[in-house]
Amino acid sequence: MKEAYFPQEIEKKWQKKWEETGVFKTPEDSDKPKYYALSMFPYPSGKLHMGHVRNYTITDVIARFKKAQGFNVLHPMGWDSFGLPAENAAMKHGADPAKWTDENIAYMTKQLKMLGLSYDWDREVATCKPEYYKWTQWLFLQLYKKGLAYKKEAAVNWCDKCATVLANEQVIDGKCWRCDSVVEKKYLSQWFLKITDYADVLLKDLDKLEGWGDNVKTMQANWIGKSHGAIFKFKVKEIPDMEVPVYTTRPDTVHGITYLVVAPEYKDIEKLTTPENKHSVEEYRANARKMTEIERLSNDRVKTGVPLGTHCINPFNGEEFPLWTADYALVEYGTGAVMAVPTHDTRDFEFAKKYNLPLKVVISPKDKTLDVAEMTDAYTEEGVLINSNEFDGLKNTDAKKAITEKAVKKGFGEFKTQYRLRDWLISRQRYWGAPIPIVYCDKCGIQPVPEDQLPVLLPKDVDFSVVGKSPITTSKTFIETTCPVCGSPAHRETDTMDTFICSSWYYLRYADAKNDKKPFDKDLVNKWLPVDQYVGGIEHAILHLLYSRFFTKALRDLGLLDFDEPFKNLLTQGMVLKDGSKMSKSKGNTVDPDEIFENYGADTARLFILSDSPPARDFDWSDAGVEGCYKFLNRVWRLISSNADNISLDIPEIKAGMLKSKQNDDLVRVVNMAIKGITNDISNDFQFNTVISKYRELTNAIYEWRGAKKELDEEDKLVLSYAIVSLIKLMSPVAVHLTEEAWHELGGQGSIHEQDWCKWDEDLAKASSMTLVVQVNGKVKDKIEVDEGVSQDEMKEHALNSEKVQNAISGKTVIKTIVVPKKLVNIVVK
RNA sequence: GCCCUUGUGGCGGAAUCGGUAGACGCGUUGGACUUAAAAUCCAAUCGGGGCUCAACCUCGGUGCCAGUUCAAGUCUGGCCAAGGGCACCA
Repeated sequence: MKEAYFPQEIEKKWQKKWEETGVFKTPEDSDKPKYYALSMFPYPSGKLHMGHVRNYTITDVIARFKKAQGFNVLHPMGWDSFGLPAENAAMKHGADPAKWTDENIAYMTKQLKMLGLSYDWDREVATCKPEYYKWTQWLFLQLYKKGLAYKKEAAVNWCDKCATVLANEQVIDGKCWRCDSVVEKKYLSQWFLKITDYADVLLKDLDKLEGWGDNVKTMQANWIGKSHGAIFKFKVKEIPDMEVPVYTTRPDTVHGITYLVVAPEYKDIEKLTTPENKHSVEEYRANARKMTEIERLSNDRVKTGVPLGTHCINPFNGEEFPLWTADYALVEYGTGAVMAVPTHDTRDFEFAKKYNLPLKVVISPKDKTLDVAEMTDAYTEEGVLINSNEFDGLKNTDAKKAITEKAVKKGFGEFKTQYRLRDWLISRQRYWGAPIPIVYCDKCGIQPVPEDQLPVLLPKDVDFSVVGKSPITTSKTFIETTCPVCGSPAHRETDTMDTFICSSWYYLRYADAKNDKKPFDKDLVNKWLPVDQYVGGIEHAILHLLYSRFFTKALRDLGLLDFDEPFKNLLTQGMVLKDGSKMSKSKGNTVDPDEIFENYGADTARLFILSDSPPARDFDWSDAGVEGCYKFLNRVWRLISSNADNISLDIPEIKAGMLKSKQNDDLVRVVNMAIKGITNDISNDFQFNTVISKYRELTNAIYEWRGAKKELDEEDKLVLSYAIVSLIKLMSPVAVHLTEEAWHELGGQGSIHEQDWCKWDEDLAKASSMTLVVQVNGKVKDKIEVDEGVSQDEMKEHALNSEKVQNAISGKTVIKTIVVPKKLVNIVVK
């Protein structure tokens, strides 16, 4: 074995060898239990960044650990390869997005292989390939046939820079998630998926996801935004037969309504406006239209509105109140109209104060009476109803139900559960995506492309230089087609699908990646799924993870699979930082993985990225830290190479009491404790940082042991072999190349990555002596080495015999003595 | 405003059940080896106080304030701060 550690040399050698021997392929005919480890697949942007390195290393170590523990592990990789950057590159350089994408995939594949990741490359998928998107289109058609995909005209989010619409989930603070430009509202006819049909079950099933963090689950719950309330219908005084329904979560305050607000885009607003108010209402609406979402939603904006001139009648008490329009009412939520109770709602209060609308108290707090003239804020807490006729005296929490029941009985209201979640807008006016397989015929209307005509291929005769519209619309060969029903000339849908559709089912395809008859075989998917461990960034907490859950449930309802949640356990890894802030090109604080591979090797990169922080926390990259890990691997290497002559892989079982030397006994104990600790640390929440500190402790212990020995006898050699081989095996999921090289240099057969995980023996991990901690009044006074098996009485005796303890308790009365077996004695004195 | 997460040395972070706070590493300081450097190895490293120095002794210390307990980083209540999510959602 060479004296010096040359990572670049051994890493290349083993990567080649592993590819040749196919160690990381996942057999289908195994009788071992299955384990599916998955990283969120990357967008092929060009090069790996450190976030990728962290993500894939974490999953890789998990996969290797599970494999060593006897699982048949599925650990695949693929490419989320549709999307705008490829198209933008195409526009800029006049290149084909497919070519740009393929080149990036090739480069990044090379990098992934350099990292030594244990993927089964036979199962690789790329969402932009026809053999994949054929099935994306097929799945769309199944959803369409089930009524879960539909087209409608709606106010949608439009990003002018990307020249396409966006889903609600892709608008962050009123800006485009990709390019950060301000999003506008446009009225367009677009394709949607009916995710709202699943709102309730998506919320409810979050409870089943015990292996998900609370942060992600609450983010999803908030996004779905379920609320309970009532719909009340109000007759319009000036217009017979006309009603304005409102949704409220506070039916208990219904007797306190003093006005009603409809959104500027409310469908019946023109009818509800009197001729005298027409002008001001029109002006207000025009203004609202011009405003961007950001301006409109801004928090510190003063509320504005104008009266419509008409009035509604409160069916509970006959009171009349005016109708207004104000942009704090949202057309897309509830009914688009709000009953306003200024005394008990902060927004209504602010608005009423500004426009001098009346206030009426209907909920009274327990300890005081509210005086309208003195109120500076709405009272939104609990209380007892007043000014509410027969409901006076009821607790407001009880009144919600009672009042709604009255409305139901009298026919002017109903109970209502409302969700914040909107349907998923999936059309994109872009080229580089899966074409929506729909044809428009003048005679037959909207027609799905027959399944045997899939895939609808992306055209090649496309002009990427067009501005303001999708490049795909420049292809005549694509647009012009015939109607699948009547055969007359027709045109194709030019919108492509949101790339999040493609990524909503890729994890299913890995189970049966090469199937050309269907998206996947039901039995294979049922066998491998759900994913046992999913690892990825927190930025997908809502988007990808919610969509995938929806897809899984919808596909189950279509009978394509038998489970209802795709990801059993979810690990959201923290960001990789440099100097305390996120790595970014604009800040110039990026670290190129290629440079790290070249200077230190992949094993150092893998070790370091796992070493300093637990996976879920942010990780601060430091050059000194990399250096430290590289030094450690060198230290491990020297330990092995300098002792190679004395190490044999033929290690007889070591049993408690078998060894003559106490030093050897101690080292064996350290090894067993390391095996136990490392195994537990990986099993509990993948605490790789403490795993690595235990590698170091074990290495230090072996060095220390070796330093104390001059000549090695047979027993010493056995113990040394046991310690070093255990270290190599324990380190094999992380330092994948170094340990493989060492394994072979020591005469090992096959691959270290096919060896069973180390087992520990409780008897060997047990120390013959223990440190007895003695406290007086809870403060540590002494530590005494005692035999491991001492009785509680003996512990007490040892404690009282201590000189330090005697000093501390002299002149005082012992009240009681607490003995914690195998740990400590606490003497309480006064 | 509501919700989630996190607060421990100079830094990253350890500490199954409440039971030795600061494992392991980074950094720093000192030393060994060397003509020298690199590499490597050894030692020290929470703060205050006592002792001529050291060994040692002693007090305080896990965001803050209370509480429960023989014993609290860990449990309970109330605050504070940072990060993230949602947000005129009626």
